[in-house]
Amino acid sequence: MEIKDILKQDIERAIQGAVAAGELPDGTYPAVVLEVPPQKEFGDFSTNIAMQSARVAHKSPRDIAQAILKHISQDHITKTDVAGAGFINFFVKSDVIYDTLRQALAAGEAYGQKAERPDDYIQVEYVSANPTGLLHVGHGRGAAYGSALVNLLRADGYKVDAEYYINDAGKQIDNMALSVNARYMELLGKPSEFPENGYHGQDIIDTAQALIDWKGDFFLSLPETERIPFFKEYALCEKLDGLRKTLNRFNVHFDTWFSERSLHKGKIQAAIKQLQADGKIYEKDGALWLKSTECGDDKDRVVVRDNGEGTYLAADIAYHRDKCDRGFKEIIDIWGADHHGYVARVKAALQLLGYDPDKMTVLLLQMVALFRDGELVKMSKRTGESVTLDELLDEVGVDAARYFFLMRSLDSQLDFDINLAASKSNDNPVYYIQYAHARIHSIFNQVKEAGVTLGDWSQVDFTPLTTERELELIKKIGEYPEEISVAAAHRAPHRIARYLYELAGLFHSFYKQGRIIGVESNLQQARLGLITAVGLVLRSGLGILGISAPDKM
RNA sequence: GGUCCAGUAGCUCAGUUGGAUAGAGCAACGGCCUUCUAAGCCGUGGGUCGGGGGUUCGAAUCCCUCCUGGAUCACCA
Repeated sequence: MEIKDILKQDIERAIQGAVAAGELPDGTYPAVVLEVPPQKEFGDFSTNIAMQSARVAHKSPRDIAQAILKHISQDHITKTDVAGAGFINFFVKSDVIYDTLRQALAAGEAYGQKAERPDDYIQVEYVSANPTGLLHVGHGRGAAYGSALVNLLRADGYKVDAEYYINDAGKQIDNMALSVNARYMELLGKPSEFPENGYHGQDIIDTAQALIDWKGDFFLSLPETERIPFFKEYALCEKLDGLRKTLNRFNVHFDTWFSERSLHKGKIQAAIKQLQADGKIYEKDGALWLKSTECGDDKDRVVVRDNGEGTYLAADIAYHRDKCDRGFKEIIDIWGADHHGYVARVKAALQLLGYDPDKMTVLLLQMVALFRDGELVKMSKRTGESVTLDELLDEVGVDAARYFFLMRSLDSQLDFDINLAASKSNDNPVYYIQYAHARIHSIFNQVKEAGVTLGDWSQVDFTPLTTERELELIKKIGEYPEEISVAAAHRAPHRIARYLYELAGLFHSFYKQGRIIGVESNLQQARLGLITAVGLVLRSGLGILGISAPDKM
């Protein structure tokens, strides 16, 4: 059991004791919340329970605090006091603190990870970029964030399914096929007309060239009605393969690749039929409209065009209906902020289908602005002139790229400074964390060479750890399990990035303060245990962020 | 005009269901390498939390309003 939970229990019992003794009135008291105070003079932990209880107890916070303290168990604390408006501060016995270190070492790599709760089954869908081109920097943020969120939720005990929705049906794929065809003709010196909404990127030319390298001008002998569908399938496979490679390289993995085409085998029709049967769809100007205004959307939306084709929304309705039927407790969609207007209509559709729209959470990532040499790098989807994720990874590396995407809250627009991310200097925060890990590993190399035998951590005496830095480090390690829970609850991987940065900072400071190897043997063992725990938390946290923990730098 | 996000130190940003004297990095300035990695450590300065009201023991955080920046308002995907 962690210190905080032990203390919480003690406080809850003290409240009960005070009530039993008639010193506090009976009632429903708020939950006890313990915090690490802003300053060490305020103790190891503090609670505002006395202030929170003022309304229930009809007493002043300070009186309540005194009543609680009169009944508090002395087993785990050395000192308490009441401060300010009614904060209760606790100074914990040091052996309780050492216990957390022992627990971390006993848990090893599993430290902070919660046991899986199969009922907390969440689906996270992210990236889902059209397979018509290359991933660019904007997708990078979604990929980094989504994958880190999946790792984080899993660490906190959720069962998670990561999904990629492949838009492999519809007009954009047709346009890609036409674009490839036009480039193919062009490269062979044949007259061609580039489609109006075609893809201008270099990668389409590369695809056409690959076809020529493979079979020369053979495809000219096919009629367009055969050639273009073939190009479509060929390009689709190639693009998907490329997406997978890039994502793999970026430490982004999916459990399910969901094809939009699978919806066109009746699922879209079924969804529309259900809505029609329930009177949620009506006809106007030759098209079918969804009554999304009934559920908070700004206007009704077309689901089937006057030419009989379904809209993108029609497929998305069927897709989300399918998700809802797959038994997830919660569905998380991660979209770019430019899609925010789309949220209301999808949620409305779910509600009209009879599902609880609150089952679905849409997380909107604000835009990424890329800077190189202090200047904004413009991105244009139309011309295909943009920095691709692969180019970014070539330039700054996977670890730095992931860290830069993850260090900010998803609500903040992200200025991505390529020069800073690429710099192997102390300006770059990702190295600060990795460096701590490398230093720890290096120490253990020396330990091995020196032939020092490491004790069984459960038997090691940690009481020689008494300096302020050492105790701070232990406490920080003790916060890790809760940090995971809080970060998961807030869907905020950047909190882990921040936590690791702080942990690394405490470690570097400790490292400089005194030696680890070569001190008196009990102290040496204790310090080796401490840095072992720091190392495993760094590894665990970097793992959640999908960043490597190097042994040397 | 509607909707979403943001506005906190010179710059980039954290800030837990509302808590104690609002934090970090960078930049600036001053120190530290004969011992485990200087990609590091130690120290100094720097604030009207966009403005104004309100809620309460207590507000950067919640409510109202105004200002500024970004995004978005298709029978496109």
